[in-house]
Amino acid sequence: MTEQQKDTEQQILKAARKVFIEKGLDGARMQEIADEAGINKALLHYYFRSKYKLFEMIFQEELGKFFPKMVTLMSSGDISLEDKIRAFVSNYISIFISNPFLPSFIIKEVHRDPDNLKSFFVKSGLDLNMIRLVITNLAKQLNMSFEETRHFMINMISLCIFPFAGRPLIEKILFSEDKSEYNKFLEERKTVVADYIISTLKINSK
Amino acid sequence: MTEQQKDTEQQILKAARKVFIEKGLDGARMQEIADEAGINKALLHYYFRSKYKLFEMIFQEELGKFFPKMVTLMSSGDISLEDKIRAFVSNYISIFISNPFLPSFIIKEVHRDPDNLKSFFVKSGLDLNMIRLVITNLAKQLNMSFEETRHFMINMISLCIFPFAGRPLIEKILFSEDKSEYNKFLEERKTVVADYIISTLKINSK
DNA sequence: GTCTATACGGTGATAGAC
DNA sequence: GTCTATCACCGTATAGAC
Repeated sequence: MTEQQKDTEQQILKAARKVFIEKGLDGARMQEIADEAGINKALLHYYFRSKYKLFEMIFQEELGKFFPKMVTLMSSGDISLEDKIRAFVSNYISIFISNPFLPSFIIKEVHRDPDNLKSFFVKSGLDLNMIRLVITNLAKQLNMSFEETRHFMINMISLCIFPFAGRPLIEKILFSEDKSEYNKFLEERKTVVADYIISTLKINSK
Repeated sequence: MTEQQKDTEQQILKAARKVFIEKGLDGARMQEIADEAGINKALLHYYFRSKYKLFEMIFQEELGKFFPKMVTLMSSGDISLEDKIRAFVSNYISIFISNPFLPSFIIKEVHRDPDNLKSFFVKSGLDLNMIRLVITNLAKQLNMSFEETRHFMINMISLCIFPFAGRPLIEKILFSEDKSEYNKFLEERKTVVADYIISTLKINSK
């Protein structure tokens, strides 16, 4: 592959990423992606046979970013549970601060075609058995049932993701016009959410 | 308006609701709505001039369902805060159990066109000043700042909504194939989330 | 009010020149 | 590898008969 090929391909992927994430599969237009990449529509089809094939690339990529690295984070044994939670929440929120539209994009596309999901999991390197093992181990550590621990994990993830997924609503209802106020709020949540989660554990352990 | 007119109009709205909520504005097809309503495309335009006008009706309606009735719930003074929280969470989750795709629909459409949101708020009867007043009052009661109370409210809402918005993902990763398992999980959350929220308050009040 | 037929623009995809 | 031109189709919207 020549330098130029690689360049154009990357240029297309970058443009497609931007447009697909903002508009979704249904709302995106090949023309807009071409414009964004500074090329013409025909070239898109030359590199990626179809709109859907191009979309698949992007979706696969973004799904990989979306999955929390909980397996690595929650299973390393040399730090305290409290520190694990703080690290998890902080890192996860950081990913969304860098990719603000990732949550809404994933939610949108996952609802558009729920049946095809599992094939994407495999390619994303998501190991379902490993995840369940992590939860089982966490359950022992917390002296909770598997089901309770599952609620616990989903609570933590909900608190990280929803402020991004629902941003347009929340921001217009509860914040001022100044965008930086919401960004500050999101930054705060790295500690707020962790504190929140940890406080519920302290209650339970009493 | 005759009985028949009313009937057809309602039939169209019902069909449009189903299709738009599932597919979104971009993914929905007028033909599919017509089929669902048992009529033809032309009649859709006879009743509602355009696809977008029909969509607006549905979006407006659904946005109204989506807004938590927190103003009424959180401001009535004759029950304890703990009971208010339990009632809020339980009612809010019940709405989503009855309308499982409401969260993903709202998130999708709100990201598609964030700028137009405020005009919909007014028509939904959403009173921004009243909401802020409720939070201010709650802040006093909890001995917290406005900003902390805002986090608190958003936490509570996140925990209610995300399991619906992210259902296809969560279900495939952490649950069995049996759909009823997830429904049971959602039902459980009426108490789990309330307990969770209330437990953090007890910590803070010590 | 409801239908069939059709206009009209847009969109993904391809052919073919360079 | 990249472009222009064009195709074939689909989707919204309208015209006109009943």
